[in-house]
Amino acid sequence: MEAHTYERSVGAHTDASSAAEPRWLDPREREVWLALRHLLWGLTPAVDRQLLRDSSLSGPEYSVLATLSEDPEGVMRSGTAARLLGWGRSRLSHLLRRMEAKGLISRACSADDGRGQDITLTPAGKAAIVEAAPGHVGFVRSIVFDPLTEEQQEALREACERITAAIEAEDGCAAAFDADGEPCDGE
Amino acid sequence: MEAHTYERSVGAHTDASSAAEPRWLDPREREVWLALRHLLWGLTPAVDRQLLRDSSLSGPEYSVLATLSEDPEGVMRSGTAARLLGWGRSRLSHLLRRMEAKGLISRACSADDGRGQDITLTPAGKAAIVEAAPGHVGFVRSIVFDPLTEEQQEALREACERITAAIEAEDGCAAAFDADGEPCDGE
DNA sequence: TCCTCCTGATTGACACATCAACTAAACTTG
DNA sequence: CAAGTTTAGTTGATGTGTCAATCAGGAGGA
Repeated sequence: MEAHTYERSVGAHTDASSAAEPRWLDPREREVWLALRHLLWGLTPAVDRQLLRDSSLSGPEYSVLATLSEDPEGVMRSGTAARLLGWGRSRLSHLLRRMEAKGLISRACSADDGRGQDITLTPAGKAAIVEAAPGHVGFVRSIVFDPLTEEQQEALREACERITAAIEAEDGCAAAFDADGEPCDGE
Repeated sequence: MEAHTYERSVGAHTDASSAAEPRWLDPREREVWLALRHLLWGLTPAVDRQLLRDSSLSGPEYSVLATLSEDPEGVMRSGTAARLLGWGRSRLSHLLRRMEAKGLISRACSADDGRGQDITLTPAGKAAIVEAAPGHVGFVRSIVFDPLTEEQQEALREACERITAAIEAEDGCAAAFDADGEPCDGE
């Protein structure tokens, strides 16, 4: 799908248009990109659906509870959780408000730093994740690990790490150039 | 992160709890899962950000325009586009309404089937994607293809296809069992 | 024809993420 | 200590996705 827009130029920008003409994707590369995009669009929703179906816990909620349950006491600073999850503070704040309303977590001002919020796993929150975890892990195993050999799993990990590193490099670079035009590395 | 919830049981459900105890993830598997999740959470937003920054076109909008531009006339039935994209009708409908308001596409009742909608790429829509495509493809190349050898790309494709197939199998199976309890294959 | 069923698409309520302000506490520096 | 800066976190507006309900056109059967 989307042959023109990845393999060939669309319409009439063959020479005159904006940025320097990039190397379009050849058919093999296009297959790789489509397979990856299919995964990107399919996996997270599938995991979220399983959680919601079997435990009435949303994907993001599960992630928060799982992160929180890493602490032996089930207590964590909001910012720490945000960093562990790799999320923005705002996103977490909105979600925590809803979760507090549902009784899954509670919030209290931190004693040592007046700005901070201590997030605490409530008994209900603990019960929810204890109930959800087996089904979730089983699902992840059946979707991600059972279909792949150990070598394929390692190859996948390697590819993910390289791509993630490239994203972070690009992000840092974009931040450095701020609102400039061209990308920073050589194409 | 989230050690307990993937590696070991959380709290006290070591024997008595709900479903049959699954095989928890060992440390190596956990690394794979974290790397994959990092990619899932990072790649799509990165692509969307690049598009929005360089072309004032959102990721979903780009996908719709790209799909539409596959047709030589730039005309397509709404349902066909939904199927090609792998999206639900509802999602596409909401997005098309916004895109029509922006003048990127236009909608008209299909002649041969009164229920159908023919989506048409407007000149503005065509111009938008022609302008956005080079930057988008260049970004995808720098993020996904440049950091990987050809062998790694193929390994990634293979893994994506297997996982995607497993998701579809699981989905079909869940639909067959409808609102029943246990998953269908072993484990 | 009328009734039912199926399908294509839309709608509204809600969950969620992002962005840009904004508040308040804590550091820094004179 | 006072003024400016940084950091933690919240809030509101907005865009977007999901689900369930709905509407409307087409297809099949009595």
